[in-house]
Amino acid sequence: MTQTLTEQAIEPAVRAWTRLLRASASTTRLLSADLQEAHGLTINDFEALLVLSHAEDGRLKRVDLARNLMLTPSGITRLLRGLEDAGLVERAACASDLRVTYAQLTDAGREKLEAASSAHIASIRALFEQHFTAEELDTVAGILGKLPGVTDGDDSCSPG
Amino acid sequence: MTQTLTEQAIEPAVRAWTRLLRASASTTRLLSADLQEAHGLTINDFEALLVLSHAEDGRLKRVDLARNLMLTPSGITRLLRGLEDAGLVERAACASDLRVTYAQLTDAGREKLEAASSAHIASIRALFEQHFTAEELDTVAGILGKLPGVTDGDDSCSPG
DNA sequence: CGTGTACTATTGAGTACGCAACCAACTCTA
DNA sequence: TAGAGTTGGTTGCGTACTCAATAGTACACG
Repeated sequence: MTQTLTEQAIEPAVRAWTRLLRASASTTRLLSADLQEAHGLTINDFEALLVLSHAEDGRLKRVDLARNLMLTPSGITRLLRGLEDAGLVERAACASDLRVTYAQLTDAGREKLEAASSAHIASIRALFEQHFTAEELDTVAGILGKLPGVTDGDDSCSPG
Repeated sequence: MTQTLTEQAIEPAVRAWTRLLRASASTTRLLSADLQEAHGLTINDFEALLVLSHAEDGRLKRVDLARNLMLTPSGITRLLRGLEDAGLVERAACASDLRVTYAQLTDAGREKLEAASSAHIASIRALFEQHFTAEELDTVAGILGKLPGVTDGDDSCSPG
């Protein structure tokens, strides 16, 4: 007589999925306003600068940056246009393959990242460490890292 | 001489945050295409129907639905417009407060949800159970649930 | 060499969202 | 009962993204 859906217990996988969605939306909202206001950067602007700063010579093929940030190539073109206009990233050609263009972090970009980092990372820590223990942070990072593509560009900087 | 940022170890909180972002983007991308193609629903369309189906009498104040889905009121207006046009949700007035409008799941909406659920939930399970153990699912759901707003509408269906 | 296939990057069109501004209705105070 | 403040909901506008189509380049293989 009852609808199966409304009465049945929630699948663990579905619960995890909806919480992942909500958690991402919630934290993104909380963190983006400050970053935007203080430095005029979106979350993805910052992430792009951060990824580039970790890459060798501060540059990456646009297609690799796309995979890293989970954006499509067209999204990257438009994201980088803003950063290029702001002088934070510049284009660099690839001698061995004329198709590829590198996204190259400029000195200004590195400075911008340094400037924005301290406050932004402090916000991230404040939010996450307020709700999670250090162990929980590692646990959730470890688990989520198993998802396809999530650890793509983890040049993990961990000491030997 | 080196930039602190590029050389320092990654903060656990930052790592967890970026992985949360990537995980959300990755899974959303993987799950949305099928749902869109098979039933013409976006992820949030589906989530809205699902949340309403769990609510008492299949209806919720729009503002509560907004909080539940982590959308702003304006986002809800537009999301529901599509569902109303499709006949899956209808408006219902509130006798005791003329400001509020309920979002009321229709029979068609319930049927649509039933129809879309089996395939969509199977996709979710396939994706998550392929990468995670049951314990990991519970762990990650439990941890993420501590974030503000994430468990808002968990009418958790658990037997007493 | 020329031709077909795959890949990089950009563009045009469309979509989903947030923010700010707004109106209407409720509540509280007096 | 009037006025002030709060809450629910919608709209205009801007933005960040996706998808589909396109052009240029690379690299087979005949």
